[in-house]
Amino acid sequence: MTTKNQAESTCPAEGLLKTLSGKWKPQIFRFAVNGPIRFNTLLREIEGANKQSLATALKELESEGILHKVIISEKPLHIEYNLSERGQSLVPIFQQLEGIVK
Amino acid sequence: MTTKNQAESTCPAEGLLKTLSGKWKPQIFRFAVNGPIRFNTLLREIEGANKQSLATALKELESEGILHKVIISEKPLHIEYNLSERGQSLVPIFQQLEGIVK
DNA sequence: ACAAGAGGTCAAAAAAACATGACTACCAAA
DNA sequence: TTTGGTAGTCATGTTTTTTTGACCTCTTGT
Repeated sequence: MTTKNQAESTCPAEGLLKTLSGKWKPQIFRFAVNGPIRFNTLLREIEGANKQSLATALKELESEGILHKVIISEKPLHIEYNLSERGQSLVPIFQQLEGIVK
Repeated sequence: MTTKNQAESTCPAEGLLKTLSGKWKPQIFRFAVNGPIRFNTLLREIEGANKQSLATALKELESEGILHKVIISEKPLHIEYNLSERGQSLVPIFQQLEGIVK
């Protein structure tokens, strides 16, 4: 699939909204706001999530420039995902969303 | 299914994000920001959208308190959907989202 | 009387998203 | 050498969302 589906909607918020939607992405984002996150940590902490879904969500958030994947070459060599600058710019928006009551 | 699926995610932005996600909701919202909207107008203006999808989206936006359905008892009797107060409170958030560049 | 517009509903099919279980590779400790 | 942790992939299946096309009601125009 070459992602030629959206038919020019001219709705600028749409892409970002799509990037943030999905069953696990809001939670992943939330974790990422509090510092670097790791795959197996998310898998442990986010109840109900599975490897495949997390892997897909992380890849999408990465490809949309919300998260950066960093290989940490320390002792037990692992991978970290950090909020990018673009990701940071979403933080206040998330906070506002949280402020809107039902 | 009795909708016992979300497993208490404790992510406050999640519900609202879900309310606004879906293939047509962002566009419907955008139209609604510029004044009352009508079913067949949306059907004509939003390219690619079909009755069923719009009906479903409108119903969801209404049940989430974003839009209000109003029956206008004028000359050719019709129905209008307006942004509710809750809907209005999302406008600045949308504007911010639009301000975040790729 | 008949067509056409407004505002839908319904059942079914197709597409997209999500879940499951098996499997992989790398590295370190026992 | 087997176990355990990290970070995934792959094929397959299930579930949810979206689309399709037929149908419906009410009102106005011809």
